[in-house]
Amino acid sequence: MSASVPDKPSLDGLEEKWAGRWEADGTYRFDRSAPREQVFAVDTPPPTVSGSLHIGHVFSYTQTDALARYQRMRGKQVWYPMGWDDNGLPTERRVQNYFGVRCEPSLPYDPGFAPPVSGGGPPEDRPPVGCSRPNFVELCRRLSAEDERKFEQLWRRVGLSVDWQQTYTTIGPESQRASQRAFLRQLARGEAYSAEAPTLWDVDFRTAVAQAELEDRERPGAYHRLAFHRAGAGGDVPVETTRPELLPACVALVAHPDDSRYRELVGTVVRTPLFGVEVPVVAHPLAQPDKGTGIAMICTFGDVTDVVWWRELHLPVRAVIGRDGRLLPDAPAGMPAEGAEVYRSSLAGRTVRQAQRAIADLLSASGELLGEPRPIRHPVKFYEKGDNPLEIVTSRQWFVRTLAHREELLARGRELRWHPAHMGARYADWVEGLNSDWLISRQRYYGVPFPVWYPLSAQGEPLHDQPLLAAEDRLPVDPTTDVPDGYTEAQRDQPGGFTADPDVMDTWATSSLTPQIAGRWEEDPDLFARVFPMDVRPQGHDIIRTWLFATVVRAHAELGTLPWTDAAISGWILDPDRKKMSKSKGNVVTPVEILERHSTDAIRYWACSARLGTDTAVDEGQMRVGRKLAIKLLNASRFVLASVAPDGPDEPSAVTEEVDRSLLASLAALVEEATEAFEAYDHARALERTEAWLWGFCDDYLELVKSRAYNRDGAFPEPAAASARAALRLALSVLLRLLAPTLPYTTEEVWSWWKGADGSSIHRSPWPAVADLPAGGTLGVAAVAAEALAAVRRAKTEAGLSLRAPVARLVVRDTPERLAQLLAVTDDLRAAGAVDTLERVEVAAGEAGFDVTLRHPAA
RNA sequence: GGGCGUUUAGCUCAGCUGGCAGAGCGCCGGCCUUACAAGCCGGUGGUCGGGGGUUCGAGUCCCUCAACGCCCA
Repeated sequence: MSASVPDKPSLDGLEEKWAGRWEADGTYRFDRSAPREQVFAVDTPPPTVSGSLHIGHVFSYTQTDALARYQRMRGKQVWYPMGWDDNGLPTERRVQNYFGVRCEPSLPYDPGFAPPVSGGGPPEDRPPVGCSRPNFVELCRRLSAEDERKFEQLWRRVGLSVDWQQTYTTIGPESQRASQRAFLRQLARGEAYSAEAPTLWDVDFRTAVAQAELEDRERPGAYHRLAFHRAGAGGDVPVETTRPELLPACVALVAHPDDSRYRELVGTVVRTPLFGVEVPVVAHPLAQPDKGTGIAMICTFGDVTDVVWWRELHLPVRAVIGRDGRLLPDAPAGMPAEGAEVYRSSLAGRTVRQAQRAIADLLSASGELLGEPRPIRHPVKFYEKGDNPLEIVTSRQWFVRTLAHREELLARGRELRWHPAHMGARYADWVEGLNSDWLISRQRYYGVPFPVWYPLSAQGEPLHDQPLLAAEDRLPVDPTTDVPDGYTEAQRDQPGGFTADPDVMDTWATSSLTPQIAGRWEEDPDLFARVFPMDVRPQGHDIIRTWLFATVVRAHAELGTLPWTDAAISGWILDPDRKKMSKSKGNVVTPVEILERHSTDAIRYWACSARLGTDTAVDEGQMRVGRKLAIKLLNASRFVLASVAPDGPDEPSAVTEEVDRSLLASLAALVEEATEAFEAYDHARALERTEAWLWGFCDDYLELVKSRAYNRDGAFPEPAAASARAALRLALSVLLRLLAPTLPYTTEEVWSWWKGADGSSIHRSPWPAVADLPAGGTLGVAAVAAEALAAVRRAKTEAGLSLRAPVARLVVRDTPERLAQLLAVTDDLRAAGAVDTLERVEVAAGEAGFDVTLRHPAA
C-alpha cells in the first residue's frame, strides 16, 4: 500500500480537522451490544460548571483519556460518558454575581422576570434584585447551559475520546430521579433518617455543612479568664475560654476525672459570672488538664466536643446563637431575671463578635474577668467555601448512616485497587476518623429536592415523624410545586394540610451516584448490566473523602458492590513556581491560550509525562519537548513513507537482515513494556520508554539503514533493501499505535496518509502485539552498530568536520561475539559513516573500543 | 499530635526483584547531513537530604534524624 504524504507536514490545524472527523465518523461511540467483559467503563468526573476552565482540568482528564484510548485499542468497547456538575452552591453563587439577583423563596414565580444584568461581574453599587425560587433555578440552568457548551468545546479540542452522545447533568431529570430514588430506598431500609440535631452551620450561606466540607484555619483568638463562683463561701473557680460570648449558653463545667485539683469540685454546683446561672461541675476524659486552668465550660454549642459532652452527659440545651449568626432575642431558659435582663439589653441581636466585646466589657466591669485576655492563635473550623467560622446550631437534617458501616466501608477500601496504591491510606484514615453520619440536606435552592412532604396538624405544626413520601413512579418531584397523593394544592401550608420539605440534597448526594446516573440505573437495565460496576474512577486526591467515599457508600448500600474496580488518583497542578493554582492568586493559566501556543498533542504529552498521584507544575518547557516529539514523528513518518520506504510489504517475513530483525526485537521488548505499563495504570512509563525508543530509531537506525532502503545505485541486493523497507514500515506502524493514546492528532494524521487512507482510524486499530513482529532477532546487533556509528560521529565532531566527511579506516576492537554481530551490519555502517575500510580486532571484554582514522585529519 | 508522600545533575524527573549513577531541558562547542536548522552531532554537569546498620556489594533493604508537601486531629 503506498502512502499519500503531504510535502510539509504540520501540526497546525490538526485539531479542527480530526475533532470534526471523529465526531462525524462516530469513532468513539459506544457499542452497547458488547458484553460486560468487553466493556471498559469510565466514571468520568463531572466537572463543576462554574465558568472557569483551567489547565488542571486538561491535565487529569488527558491522563484518563490516554487510558481510555489504550483500552479501546485493546479491543474494549469504552464506556466514556461526560457529565456536567451544575448542581449546587457554586452555580448559585455564580448566578447571583452574574445576573445580580438573590433568591427569595417567598416571592411568587414571575414568568416575565428579567435579571438586572447579564455578565460583567457583580454590580458593586446596586443591591441584588430578589426573585422567586423557580425564577432563580431558571437562571441557574440558563447559565450552566452556556458553561457546558464552553467545556464541551474545550474537551473536544483536548481530544477526549468521550462518547458525546452520552452526557448528563447532575441537576437533570434523570439525575434527580436517581437521587430521589436512591434516597427513598435508603429511607425505606432505615439507612437514611432525619433528626433534630446539633449541626455545623455556616451563618453566611445559612446552611448545614457536612464533616467532609470542613477545614481548619488558624485564627487569632484570646483566652478570657472567667470567675465562676462556688456555692456558699467557697471562693471562685477560674475558667479559661476563647468564646466568652457563649457564657449565657453555659450548661456545666468539666474537668478530667483524674485531675486531683478538681476532684472535690466535681459533683457540686457553681454559679456563672454575670448571669448567675447554677451549673453542675462534671468529669469527662475529653477534658484537657493542660489546657487553660484544666477546667472548661460546656456550652450549647461552642464546638464539637461540647456536642459530645452534651450527648454523653445528658446536659440541657441553652442555645443563644441563631442561624443568622446573631444572638437570639430571648435569654435561654433557666436564667435568673437579673441575668436575663443583662442578656436582653446588652447581647440580644448582636453578632458573635459584637457580643464577645460586650460581654468582656461587662465582665470587666463586674470584676469577674480575671486579668487581661491572653491572645493566641488556634485552629477554627470553617466551611471550606465560607468566610466566617462555623457555628453549631440545632436543626432538622437528613442523614445517611455511615458510622454503623465503618468496618464494611474499610473492607471496600481494601478491595478497591488504588493507583497509586498509597492513596488507599487516605480513604482508610477518613473512614476511621468519621464522627458523624453523612449529612446530606442543605438549606439552599438549587439542588435536588427531597421527595418528601409533611402533614400539618390542626395547629399548623409539621408532623415530621409522619413524612409523606413520593411514589417512585412519580419521580422526580419538587415538593414545593408538586402535591402529595391524597391532597390538593389548596391544602399547601394550611392547618390540617401539608407542607413541603424545604431542603435540597447536597451536591455530593447526587454526584455520589454518577456510575448509576451515567449507567441509567433502573431506567435501562440492559445498559446498566453492561457498564456497572465500572472499571475506573479517575479523580483528584483532594476529594477522596467526599466524592470517592460517598460513591462507595451509595454503591455498597444499594447494590452491595464497589462501584468500580480501580481508582486512578491524579495529582494536582501547581503553577510554574510550584504554588497551588488559585483564581485569587491570579496565577491561573487559561488552557485555550496554551493549547494554541503549543498544540494539543504537546499539552497532552506534558500531561501524560506525569505519573498518577504526582503533583505537577505547569511546565511550558515540557510542552515544547512534546511539540518537538510530535513534529519529529511527522517528519520521520514522511521520510519513511514518502522517501525510503514508499511501498513494499510490511510483513514480518520480509524482514530478513540481522540488523533489521534486531531493531524489531527491541521494538517487541518495548511493546511488552508499554503494555505492562498501561495495564498498571502507568501511562507515563509507557510514554517515556516509547519516546526514548523513537529517538533511537530516528537518530541511529534510520541513519544506519537509509542507504540500503533507498538503494539508489543498486549497491545492495534487492532482498536486503526490501528487508530494510519492511522493517521501517513495520516499526512505524507499531510506533504510531504505541503513541496514539498520548498523541491522538499527530498519529491519526500520519495514519491517514497510509493505513487510514480507507477512512479507518488509528484509534480503532489494534494495540500492537509482540506477535506482529518477527521472532528471533538479536538485540545486540543494532546496539553494537549504534555504538560504532556514535564513535564515528564523535571523531568527526571532535575534528570539527561535517558528518559527511569520509573515514579512511574504522577499527573495531571487541569480543568475538560482538564482532560477529557487527559483521551483519558492515555495509550499512560503511554507508552511514562514509567509511572506506572496516577492520575488526578481537580483544578481551575490558579492552573494547574504536579507532577512527579520518581521511583528512583536522589541521 | 497522628498518617501518607517527597528529597538523585543548575531545572523537571526516571532509576523495577540490591550489581559500572541515567534522560530531557539548560549551558558550552561543532555541523547546511538528499526527513526535520522549529534540525543534527558531541561535550559539560551528581558526597543520590544527614547519620547509622544489613550485605562481597546499597540511590535501591532496615533504623534514625531533618526539610518540604498533602491528609487528618
